[in-house]
Amino acid sequence: MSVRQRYGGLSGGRAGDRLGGTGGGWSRDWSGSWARGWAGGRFGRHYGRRGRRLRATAREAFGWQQLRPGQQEAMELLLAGRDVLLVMPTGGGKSAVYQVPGLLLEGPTVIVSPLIALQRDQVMGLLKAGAAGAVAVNSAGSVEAGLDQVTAGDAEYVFLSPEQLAKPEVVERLAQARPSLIAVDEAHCVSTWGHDFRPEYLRLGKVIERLGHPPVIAMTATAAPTVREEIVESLGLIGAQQIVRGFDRPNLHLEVHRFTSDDDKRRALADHAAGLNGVGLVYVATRRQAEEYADLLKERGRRAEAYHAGMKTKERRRIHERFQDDDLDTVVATSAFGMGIDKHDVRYVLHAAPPESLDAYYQEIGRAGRDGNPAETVLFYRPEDLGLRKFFASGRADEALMRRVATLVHEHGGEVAAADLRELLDIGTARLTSHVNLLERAGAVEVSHGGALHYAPDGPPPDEAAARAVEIDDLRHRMEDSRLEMMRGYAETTGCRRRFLLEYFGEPYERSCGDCDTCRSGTATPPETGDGRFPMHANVRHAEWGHGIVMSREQDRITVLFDSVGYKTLALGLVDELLEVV
DNA sequence: CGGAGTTCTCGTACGAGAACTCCGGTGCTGTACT
Repeated sequence: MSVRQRYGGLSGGRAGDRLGGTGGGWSRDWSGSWARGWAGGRFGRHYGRRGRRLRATAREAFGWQQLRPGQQEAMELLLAGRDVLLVMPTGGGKSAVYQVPGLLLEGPTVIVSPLIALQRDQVMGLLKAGAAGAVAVNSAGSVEAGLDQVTAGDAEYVFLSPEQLAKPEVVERLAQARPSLIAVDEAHCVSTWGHDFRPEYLRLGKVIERLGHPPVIAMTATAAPTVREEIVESLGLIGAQQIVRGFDRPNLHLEVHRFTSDDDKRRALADHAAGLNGVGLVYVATRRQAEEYADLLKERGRRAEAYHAGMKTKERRRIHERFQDDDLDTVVATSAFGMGIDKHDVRYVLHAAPPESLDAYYQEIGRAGRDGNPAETVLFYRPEDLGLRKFFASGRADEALMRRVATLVHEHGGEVAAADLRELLDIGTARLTSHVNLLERAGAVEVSHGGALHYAPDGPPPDEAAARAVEIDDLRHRMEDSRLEMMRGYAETTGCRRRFLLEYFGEPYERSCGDCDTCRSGTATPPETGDGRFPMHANVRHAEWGHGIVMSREQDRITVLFDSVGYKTLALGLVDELLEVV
């Protein structure tokens, strides 16, 4: 008996129609409505039936006695053929949301995962649960053998990196297996890595299209509204329902200590960490700092180790394990330590320097207190430390290179292999891909399913295309700069920090928490009640910056997220002539 | 962007300060070599 027979197979709206599935009349009801968005009452009619089947499968296949509200909602949407963006804290059961519908939908589930270590953990977990076959297709094993398992129907779940999915032959093989569901794990990587570090992330939209666009779920623990929008757009999600759960973590105590001298900051952090009980993390900005702070903590008698990407894989794994097993008090790490940590009793997360955005900060402090017990987060802050982040974010697209790529493809007239271009220009894959991504967005270059490039029939001339591409890149940098400014805003606010954070993530929080350092010290001013001219989330228009949305309000200022320049904090009284509600 | 380390400059014999240079995060993959 097949897995699907055991659990009573269903077909989702889209996949079912396309593959001629036998999901029943109700799935067909959806076929015409998914693209137009939410279809109201129809869903309610079938809610109970899908819900029961999902709960039964969760119980029988995985042993989960209950589904949480966000989980079940997302699963039902997927079964109904809808795309979903799920924002849910780590440990909230995001994996279950694709695993259960994956069993019920005819055809394999493709999971895009950024790290081989994560893929390995997930596969092991699934095999242990014994619900269905699972395989990771990556350079750690035989790609061929992995794909064979999928086409033979032996693997319901197949895990791949965006880099594997950038290979046309891999995508072709997957397409033959007719996947019924695609899950993009750690979907914020689309935004944080896609533009330069791992540009294959920006090509996933095309991959999804090539795989027939079955229902797609993009999952992440933390994403501000701009990031969510970017994920939806970049992946090409259609009429996506966003399910956003639980940004507020009341058990996390929020605190910032400000310094002028680096030495003072170091000492203060080391003293502070030495006096804490339980297991915790210290985040630093550089590998060298990781080593230095780890030494400082060792001198103070802590069982501390550094962790960064410059260390050997084996050593990194060992530290990860010792941390999980309570054999260490503190891991001092760069941003390399994070994804895949599944420890519930982390009691503190300290930062020796701010990360590049509040998204990253919240993701990192969110690793504390998953057990619900009180946990402490302290940012040891010097404004100068933002400089390094600015440097990391400063890598711009090269306009001269952009022009050369555009011109070469244009002059060639036909299809150009990416490999030929790389050789001709003497640049690496990542650099070429990131520039091609921009030229594609500028409407100049198109990429075929086979991976070759050709000039868009109605594309602008190469010079104009390059200029347009650079402008797109500049806009993104303006947005990134403004997000860094929001990080500064959090560190320097005299208002309630929890309120600042939650409003950044688009959650109205019309009070002060009473628990963060500013609330306790009394500097947190009571929430603005104001004259109501610029209500929360109101659409506004600025004389120079154009359209924006009100993201937060304090007594004498508001923060607006502008389409053209990102976040700007404006002093009330000074903006009256420039800003109007639209 | 800012910190750390090195070299240069001034103006007077060693030392202070200016000027210059370099460095800094995240992971996949495929290939060469042990």
